[in-house]
Amino acid sequence: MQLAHPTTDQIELANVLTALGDSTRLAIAAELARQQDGPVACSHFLMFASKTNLSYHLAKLREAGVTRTEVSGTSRFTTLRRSDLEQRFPGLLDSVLAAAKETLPPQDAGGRVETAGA
Amino acid sequence: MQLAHPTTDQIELANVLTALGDSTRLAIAAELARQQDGPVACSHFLMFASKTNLSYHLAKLREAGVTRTEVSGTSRFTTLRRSDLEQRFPGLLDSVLAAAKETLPPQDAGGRVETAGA
DNA sequence: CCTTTAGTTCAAAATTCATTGAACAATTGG
DNA sequence: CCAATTGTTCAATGAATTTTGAACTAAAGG
Repeated sequence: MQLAHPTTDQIELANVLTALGDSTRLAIAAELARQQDGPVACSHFLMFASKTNLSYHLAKLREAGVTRTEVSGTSRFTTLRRSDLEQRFPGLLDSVLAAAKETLPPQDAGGRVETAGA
Repeated sequence: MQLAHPTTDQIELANVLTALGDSTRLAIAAELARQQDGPVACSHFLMFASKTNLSYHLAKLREAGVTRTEVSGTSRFTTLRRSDLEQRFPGLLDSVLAAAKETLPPQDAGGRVETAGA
């Protein structure tokens, strides 16, 4: 059972800007970029919000067309829709992510999430 | 008596995105671009909202650092802070305005607000 | 001074958004 | 089957945001 996503031409500028205009969602997008655009499971973002709240924010990003979320077993993997956005609004996502990288402080999240080891 | 504006380095990404993520304010920004970035008096935007509401939206844009508003006599002239934004967030405003140009239809304003008569 | 012009401020109402806890669904593993 | 894992939905709540009308300020002109 797949989730609903807007097609590339259904993506609206104001929705994308509103989606990225929230600090939690901007952090999620920046983190996705840091992870080579995904795929990343929802639980990876628990450093930014509670599980319930994350569900809400990830839905906002998906409905705005910023991310794509695929169901796989009991997990959901989210990716940045970078090429779709580039096609629809050239340069927009790149400049936002570049700005976010400079703007957001390291955001160490206290708890380290990746197990660097292995 | 001048109005308060954030300095270039005080401009925050999330604020800019939130400011431009509203359709009325996006239309104002696009209209400013269409007018070679201004200066444009508030009354010029009456096609997008009521006088009172415009006061609110123009303040939002100004406080976010997207526009600069200068008082002159009984009028206030607004300009896009294009170079400041370019310096702070390279490419961002350009891509938003380019996207807005494609997204927003001519927006003839259909209903004129002022009673042209009198 | 009086009026017009241009736009603001205030308080209230209407909307929308973000956050939470409790309960729920679906997949996986023992 | 039972339990754990992953994440969702629902309803409620608190908080911002948007919108409006009425009253107001400040500059300009007659």
